[in-house]
Amino acid sequence: METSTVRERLLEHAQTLMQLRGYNGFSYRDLSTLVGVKTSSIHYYFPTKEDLVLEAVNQYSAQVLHDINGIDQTLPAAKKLERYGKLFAKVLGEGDQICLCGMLAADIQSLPDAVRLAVQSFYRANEGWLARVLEEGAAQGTLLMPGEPQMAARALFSAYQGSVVASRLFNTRTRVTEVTGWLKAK
Amino acid sequence: METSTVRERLLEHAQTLMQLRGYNGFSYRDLSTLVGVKTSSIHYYFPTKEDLVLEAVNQYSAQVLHDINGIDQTLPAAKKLERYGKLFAKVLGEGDQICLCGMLAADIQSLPDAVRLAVQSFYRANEGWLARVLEEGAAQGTLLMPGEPQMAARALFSAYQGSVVASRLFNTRTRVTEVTGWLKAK
DNA sequence: GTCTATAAACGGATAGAC
DNA sequence: GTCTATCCGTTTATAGAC
Repeated sequence: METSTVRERLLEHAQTLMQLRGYNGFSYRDLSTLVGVKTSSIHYYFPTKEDLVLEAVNQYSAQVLHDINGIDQTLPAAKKLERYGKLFAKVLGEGDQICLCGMLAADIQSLPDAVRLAVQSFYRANEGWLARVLEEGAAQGTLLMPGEPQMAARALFSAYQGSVVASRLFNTRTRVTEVTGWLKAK
Repeated sequence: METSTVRERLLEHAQTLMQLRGYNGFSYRDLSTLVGVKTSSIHYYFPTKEDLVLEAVNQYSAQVLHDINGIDQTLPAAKKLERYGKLFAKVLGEGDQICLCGMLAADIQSLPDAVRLAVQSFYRANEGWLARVLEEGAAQGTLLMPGEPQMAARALFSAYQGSVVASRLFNTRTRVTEVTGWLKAK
């Protein structure tokens, strides 16, 4: 049963293509083949490629942040971090995708400022969430958190982003979950 | 005084272009303009773009690993890690470049297997070096190292790679050095 | 909304003169 | 070694029919 609109499928496949190959690594033709409409029809919905990437990143960001905020707030901090790590591992898909915002951050010099702002916003939201969990975990004595929470959260988020890239590079799924394990206080 | 050969300048600029925009984000034409030779001359040295990226990554890897192995072995572990962090921060250049191997890891789905192997080799060398330093630092009580040294080293290297991407995204240089500070035992 | 047709620039790559 | 000239497919994008 195919209920989604052409517009929705375009956004979905554009997102996946960028997670696989980056902004400069896919074309309207690729998208055209996947969705089954001509490239001129894509321009009807998204006049330029920059329009397309901007909508894709905003939708992706909203979805992921919704999932993160869906993590049960009453859980102990270590458990919350575990759930977060599992969400992060899920972006790998069949093992060949990385986080869209991590990819666009790598491609940032090819992208308009509106995309930079959207990606920055995604980074800050994740770092803020992680900072609160780390602080809680430090208070509970279950998570290591040397230094300020915000600083540790930035380093930790960088580690998660780097770990999905490395996981794909080595064809393994373990590197993401290793990051979570790393923080558990001994 | 211009002593370097055309071949050397091609490799140098190709490296920088990829650190800025990635494998799919630059062309022989860009390189042609920068070096001042026609694109057909580039093909004389590097028949295909894949030949070019492979030589560039091998040269980059050798240079960086040489710098890392140049860190004084008699230094205390915490000091070694500090030096390593400074080397990593240097790849930012004018603030707009990331590690070539981090970029190619993001672009890995567009690249031939020989490049994947070269990038994997770079990752393993860095992780091995970091593992030894972390183990030494844990023994000296100056560095935090929960879990196995190799696991912690993989997570740490991911954090460094992610931190240069984030540093460029936010137009700051601090995020790389924060990673080093994070590990210092309190 | 989706198509055909086409534009105009760019992509990597090659042949052959000098 | 470097150039001119060129091939040919690709890329983003537009005009206009249906």
